[in-house]
Amino acid sequence: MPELPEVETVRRGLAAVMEGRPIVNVLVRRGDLRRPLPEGFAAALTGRTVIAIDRRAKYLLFRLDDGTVVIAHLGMSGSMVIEQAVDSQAPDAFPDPNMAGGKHEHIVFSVGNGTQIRFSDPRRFGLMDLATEETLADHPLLASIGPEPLEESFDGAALAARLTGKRTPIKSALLDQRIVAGLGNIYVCEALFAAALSPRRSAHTVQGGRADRLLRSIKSVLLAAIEAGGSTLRDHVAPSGEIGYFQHNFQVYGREDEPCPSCAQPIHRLVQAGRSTFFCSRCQR
DNA sequence: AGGGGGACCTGTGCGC
DNA sequence: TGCGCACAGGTCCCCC
Repeated sequence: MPELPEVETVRRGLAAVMEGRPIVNVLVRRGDLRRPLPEGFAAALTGRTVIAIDRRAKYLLFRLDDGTVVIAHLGMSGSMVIEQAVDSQAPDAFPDPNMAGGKHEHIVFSVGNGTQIRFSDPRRFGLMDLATEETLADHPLLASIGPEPLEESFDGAALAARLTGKRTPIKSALLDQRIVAGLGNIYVCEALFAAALSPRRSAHTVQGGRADRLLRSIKSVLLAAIEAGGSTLRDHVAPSGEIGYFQHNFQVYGREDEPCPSCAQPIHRLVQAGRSTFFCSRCQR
């Protein structure tokens, strides 16, 4: 589900209810996510206050008042559900697992004002881990991630430099988090369409004006998606329960055989590195 | 060394 | 209605 715009939407929703508040309880229903929750996860969080919630690539970073940092990834199907506790006297009260929607809510955080934040992840490709402010930058999950695409300093020249010598298709290069952070299958397809670049083009040929164009397309697609509250496919919702609506603005993603919004030729689908790519073979070169 | 393929999981939708 | 298959927003490990 979540690419950079969705994770950013989740971050904003969580920040509004968690920042400045103590975590009074952490209930782990299932700790066997993509990797097992670290030893002592719940104990490390309980009683700590959330100072800030940040985002790096598709990771959420919960900064706690003792220097602990919780690293969380939503995987393909993860989401955060915010709800007022049914009974504020029993902050670890958990909804009946047999109730609809509760089955995949693996971790429940209760914060000081009686609000529950529940991590739901049907496929369990998500993960959570612990670091400290000192070790965060060197954490294996974060150490080799490339620049944030929305950083002011990330310009066409910086993108071009990171694509130099790459023989892989530009589609695959943009999915590689070491080259640029936060992009996923949807927004890569959309950005390549906006830049009129073929997903099959060898990455090293994206230099100069092409790199400038691609860089501008990446930024504008991401910013528009964040503005729209992300994209809601299937059941993904922002923590507030509101759905994002950027999916209505997809130009090519998921639109195989539909007319290209620019030239009306049918949109093609192909598979690259095991992932579907949607593009217009006439507009994108 | 870098890149592609499979693995990790569960749910859903479609064709037969 | 039921079954089996294809496919899904991500990442990691292994092998060439």
